Amino acid sequence: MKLKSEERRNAILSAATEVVAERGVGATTAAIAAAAAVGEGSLFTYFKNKDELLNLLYREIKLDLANAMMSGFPRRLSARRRLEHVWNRYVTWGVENPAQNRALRQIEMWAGLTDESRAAGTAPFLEIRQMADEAAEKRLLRDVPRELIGAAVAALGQMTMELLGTNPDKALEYRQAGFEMLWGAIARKG
Amino acid sequence: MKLKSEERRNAILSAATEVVAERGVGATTAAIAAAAAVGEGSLFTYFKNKDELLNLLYREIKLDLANAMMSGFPRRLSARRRLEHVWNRYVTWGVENPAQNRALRQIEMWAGLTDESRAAGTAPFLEIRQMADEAAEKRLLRDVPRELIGAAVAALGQMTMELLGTNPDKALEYRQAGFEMLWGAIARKG
Amino acid sequence: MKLKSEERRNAILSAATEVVAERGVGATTAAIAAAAAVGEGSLFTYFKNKDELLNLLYREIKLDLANAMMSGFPRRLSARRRLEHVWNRYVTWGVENPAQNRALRQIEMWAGLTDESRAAGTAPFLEIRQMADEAAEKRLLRDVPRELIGAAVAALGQMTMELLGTNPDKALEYRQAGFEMLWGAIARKG
Amino acid sequence: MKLKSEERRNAILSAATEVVAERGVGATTAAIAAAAAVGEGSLFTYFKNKDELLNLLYREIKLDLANAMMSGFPRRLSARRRLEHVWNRYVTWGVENPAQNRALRQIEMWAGLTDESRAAGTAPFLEIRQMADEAAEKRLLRDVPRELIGAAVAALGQMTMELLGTNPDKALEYRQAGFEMLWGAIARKG
DNA sequence: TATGAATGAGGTTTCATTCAT
DNA sequence: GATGAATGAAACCTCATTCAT
Repeated sequence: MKLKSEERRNAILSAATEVVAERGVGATTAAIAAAAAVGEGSLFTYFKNKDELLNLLYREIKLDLANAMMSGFPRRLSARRRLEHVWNRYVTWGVENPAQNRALRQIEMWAGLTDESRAAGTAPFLEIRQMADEAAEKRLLRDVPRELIGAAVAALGQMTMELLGTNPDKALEYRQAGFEMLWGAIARKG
Repeated sequence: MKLKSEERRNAILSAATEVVAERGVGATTAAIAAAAAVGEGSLFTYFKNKDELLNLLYREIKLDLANAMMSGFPRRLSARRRLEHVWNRYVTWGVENPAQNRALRQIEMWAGLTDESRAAGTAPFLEIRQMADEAAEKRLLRDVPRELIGAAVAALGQMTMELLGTNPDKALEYRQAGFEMLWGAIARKG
Repeated sequence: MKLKSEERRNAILSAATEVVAERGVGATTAAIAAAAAVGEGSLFTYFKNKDELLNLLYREIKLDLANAMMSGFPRRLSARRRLEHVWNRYVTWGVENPAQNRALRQIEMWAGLTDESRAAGTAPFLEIRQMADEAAEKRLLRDVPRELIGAAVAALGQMTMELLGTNPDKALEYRQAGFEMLWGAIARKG
Repeated sequence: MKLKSEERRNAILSAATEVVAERGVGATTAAIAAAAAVGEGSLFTYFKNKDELLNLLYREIKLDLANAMMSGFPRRLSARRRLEHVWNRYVTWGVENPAQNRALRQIEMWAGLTDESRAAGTAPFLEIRQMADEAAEKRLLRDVPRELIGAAVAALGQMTMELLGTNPDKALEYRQAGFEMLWGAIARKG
């Protein structure tokens, strides 16, 4: 009674991450199976088809990212410090997991990503969104639609990650500079 | 005769813009040809192959965007006003040309985009980059790598475009708010 | 050397007839394409998929058979003579078109044959069925459900075809003997 | 232990009967194993491969059918009564074992059925054939090749079974009518 | 030059069979 | 022996590209 091994499933997801990061969602299932050191057919014992594989990979990565961002979340500190914590975690995650980060962006643009997956991918970020809501209520943030806050974190975060990727020696400095920009962008002036 | 051909070629590029915007770079050449109301084979008399078509489409759109951003550029105004001009043009272009904007982002993530195309796509933005350099020298901007400025414009611009796309009635208001965020992000403080 | 498409389509249907007759509905599309001397992909420019090919092949053969059976139909002769005509045509068709006959029986047992196809395949035999109805009204036939008449023709016909296939020299004799059996089976006694 | 195995083997054959009756010889071994409530691999400990399974299933069903037809065979009655006995048994078997009947017809048309299996499947019907030979010698039957007799029983039997399947309330009546047709078909006139 | 039918390489997926447990 | 996960050959089908018209 050999159980479907969790390891094998993870190997496929992991391989898919690498291959999709590099070649986009057009990456072949054969390439993914090969990268996972698994038979071509095995991919389909773990995932109904390629679409499901990519949808599940998306959720998996999003969950991983949310966990990374919320780990050690300082609930008692100021809004700015809490945002900074999240920012640092986000940027660090992106630099340490470049393949996941790139794969995520590829899948996000993919036409086959279902609405359910998108919703499921957003759910784990609820607490972060609540933090933004709270800060907005305290009039710490500019008077702009809430989505803009998350979008700004994502946009400037990506930007910063790319910069860090090519200048690893200045990591901390740039990460901090990125946060200053973010704060400048979203915080109420004066 | 020459003109007729030019029209055909443009029809294909235009159709490719729409189809790629919607379905990504995986869009079939047959779908592009159909959208252009052109025979499937004709696509290959104007473009050597699909890769070339997408690479050229990328350059074309980038050029169009650069023209849109630089049109009416106020060389004599302050750095802030010039950036604001560019910002407004950028955001407006994105809202008015959603297909081009989405196609551009799809192709940017595509593994087949050549380095030459990337370089060619960056060239028309030279003047804008010079403006940033100049502003940086005047110590108007934060002391961060120059790429960050362009990246911040792109990132916050996309964010703003999306917002405008769903709230067309508040276009001017949000566009302005977006610029305040951008300025807050990149301008040297107090 | 682009052949007329109708020719090519017929070549595929014809090849499918041979290959399905020999190997059943499990025959591969590659084998059919090869037998038609056509590229593997070409099969799918003429038929959406294998299911459609088989369904259309079924209708085609049924139509051909109906035409063969009705050709020269003697509307003015007695019911017995008319049935004999149909019988002779049927048996002769089966002997002269063994591949079509076997393919037909294979497809008839196939789970993918749609109800629409079955209905469409029955339609061309309307006139024959009417002949049976008419004969039944005249009390020439046994007092049994009408379907039995058609089924008996089919069943004894197949039986006779097989016999003729292996004894071509006694063709006429056996064909006549088969009809006597059929008439003995369905005609009212006394 | 030996018994347990025998049960398993029978479960697989029984499941194969059902599944092949419904989906044809293309039915997957996985489906058969599932229907037998047996592991997918177990199928191959009882049968070398799918071909062998189907060949053995064919023989098994043929044997079962022969037994059914010969059980209670009245050796002392007239040829007509003996044939009637066989006919009744045949039709009843078909109605009571629709899956076996359908599976048999599917496998009979299958290209993988070996000549040995066909021969083995015919053997148990020897006594029935002898009965026909005997009747023919007594000039009770039409002067036609012997195979036709068996074929007529099979063909008209199938026809009758189908009719009975949809009109179970008129079972006896139709079964008798079917026999009259059969007798009319094969008996010498006058 | 414009076309779209023809093509086969290559993609996704299925499935009979093996084999480690 | 029983199991079902693992496998890859092979099936079906798509699609970029060619080429005869």
